[in-house]
Amino acid sequence: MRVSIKDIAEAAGVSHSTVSRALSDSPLVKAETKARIRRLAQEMGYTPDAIARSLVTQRTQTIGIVVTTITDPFVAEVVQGIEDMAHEHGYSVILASSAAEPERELAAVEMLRAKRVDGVVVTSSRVGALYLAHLERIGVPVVLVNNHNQQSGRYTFSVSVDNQHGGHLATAHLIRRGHRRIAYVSGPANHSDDAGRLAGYRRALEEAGLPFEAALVVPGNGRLDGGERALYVLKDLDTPPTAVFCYNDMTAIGLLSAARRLGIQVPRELAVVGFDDIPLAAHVCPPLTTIAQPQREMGRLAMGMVFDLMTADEAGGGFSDVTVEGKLVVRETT
Amino acid sequence: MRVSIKDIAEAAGVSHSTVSRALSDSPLVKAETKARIRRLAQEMGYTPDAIARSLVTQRTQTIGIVVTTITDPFVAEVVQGIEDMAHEHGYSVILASSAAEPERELAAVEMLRAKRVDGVVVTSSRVGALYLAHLERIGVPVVLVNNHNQQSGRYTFSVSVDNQHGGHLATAHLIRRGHRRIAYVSGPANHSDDAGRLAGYRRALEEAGLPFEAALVVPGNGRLDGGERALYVLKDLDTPPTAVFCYNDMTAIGLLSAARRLGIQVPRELAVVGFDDIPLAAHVCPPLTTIAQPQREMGRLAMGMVFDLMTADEAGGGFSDVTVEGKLVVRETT
DNA sequence: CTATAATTTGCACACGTGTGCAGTAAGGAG
DNA sequence: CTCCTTACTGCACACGTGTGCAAATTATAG
Repeated sequence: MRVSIKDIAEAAGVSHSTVSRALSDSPLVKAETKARIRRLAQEMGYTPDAIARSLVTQRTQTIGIVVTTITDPFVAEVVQGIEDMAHEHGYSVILASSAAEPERELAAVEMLRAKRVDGVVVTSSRVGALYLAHLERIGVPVVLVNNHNQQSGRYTFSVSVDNQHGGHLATAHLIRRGHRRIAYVSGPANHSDDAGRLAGYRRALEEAGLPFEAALVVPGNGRLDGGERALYVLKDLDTPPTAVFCYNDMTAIGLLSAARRLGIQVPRELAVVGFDDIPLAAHVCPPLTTIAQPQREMGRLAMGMVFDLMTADEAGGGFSDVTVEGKLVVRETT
Repeated sequence: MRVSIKDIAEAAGVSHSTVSRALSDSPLVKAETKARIRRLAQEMGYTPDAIARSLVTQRTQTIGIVVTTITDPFVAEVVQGIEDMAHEHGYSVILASSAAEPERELAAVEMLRAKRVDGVVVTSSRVGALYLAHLERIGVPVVLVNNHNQQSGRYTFSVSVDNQHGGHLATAHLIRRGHRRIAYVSGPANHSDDAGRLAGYRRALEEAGLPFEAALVVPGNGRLDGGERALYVLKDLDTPPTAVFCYNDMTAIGLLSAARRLGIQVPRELAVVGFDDIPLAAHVCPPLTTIAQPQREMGRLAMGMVFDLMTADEAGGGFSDVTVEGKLVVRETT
């Protein structure tokens, strides 16, 4: 059976409040009494009850993270960054997958509210977009990662890559490589990142005096299969593109597989650029040119922002969304 | 400010115990009183306080998961399986990364104990091996995934792939393909999976009358860089192998990259087999032949076992470790 | 030795929810 | 109408920890 402060109090012949103070090193307790209680606690195998403590202190030392799925390599890197910094601050993390399903999305947010988490990080764009009001009802700092922050709340901010700049970098690189028919394979529907990347792609075309063709923008879903299907659409165009910029690395990797299956040589017949720079991007064939996001760092930035918001005063001043820039990493698909 | 049962009691003109009973649909409360209280709770935006409830019920509806790192694609799939089933049962999950560092390993286990989780799943082999006594002190069901279960506790079981069988499958496949000099690139030091896979590799060699050569067993670390380095060692042997079985897919993918860099043609000059069948295994170049583990299913099996153990009676009888078999998935690296 | 000040410890309450048991109210039978 | 039984609601306690304030103890000064 679990040992509680009461048990130690009985063994030590003092009150539970003296034990509580002794264990938290309060100056109100005599040093020798403290030492005696500490030794007893150790001998008796006492572990503080975080649940009871949370009820008293109104703090859970817990961060809630909402992801669409942890199996997305980009998300896993961001979550590892969050968890690393949470651990450094003595916090634990609750992971909730929203699976892009309304029932689970709402359940995830409501669960974090019920569990009284002290802060929330959201990497799921759907949750960031559709449940912002629910998130804010939790009443704790919320930081969105790669979500468009509608900024309706006092404690809601975001850490995002500059999607437009990244989209522009990717497309400009392809243009510099001599490409004139450049496709874009998009991400999940209504994904705020996607709109930015598309905008950057279009701006680079405009700047180069190249026409924007709607037929060259093909829907994907951010996953391997979406990239594969996109290539089948692109290759059947009257004038297929000679280059393609993909919404993310998973899309690009799926497209590379389809290219290999179709006997399309990359980059000679089709140049490919991804976005993210997940660890495997360097290990696909050919190694993928991509716009690298600092994934771990974005996780840490988001977690750091939550901690800063927790300790900020009532006014909550001095905070704003953080944008990080992607970097072009040229490998062998271009 | 958060609405509590007290607030609803005041608004409804009843005691807090009546509100508590009404919200939990107790038959002790008159139907019309229940309806009135329910409506008020809805209007007032009440969310039950899971912390207070846990203190009373001595249940947290929370599962703790200990992983080495969530960025391992295999682990991410298993965790997604766990979280999917946890959600189906109304449970949340706390994710703790042990990062193969003693300080974090102990901190992870102690944190789960303090948070009073109702069950624990461990995918980190080091934690399963080195901290089993600590895990059992939490006093809740513990299920190890791909850990050797020393079976010292009443509520500690495991869900594992049959490593020996898988190692045997992989090596036998290479032998059937005509290979006679087959290398093995191992996993992280003292990893229980590794020993099984090596044993299976050796048994297949013996059955084929092939000698075991220690020089053909090269240390890896389960990561991309370990696979890359391993190939540099293997290629410099007096008689390099014509095939290699890798501890896991990440090792194999790293090795494939090094092969490409060295101009070694796969599978013509070197056949490669991995283990796991992570989603990207089909998308590397060439697509990887591997021993597939049912990752999501293993996560669900582990989570299901925790729930079964929670509801089992005192005797805890009728449980045993679960072993699943890997399946050979032949792609283009062999 | 006594009085006052400082130090140490304990009492009681609280956090929010759940529940055993007692008390009150309502309904039914004689 | 009265008495007994059933239904409904509330009181008090509890879960484990933290803390304000009061009480007890110890130390110091005159």
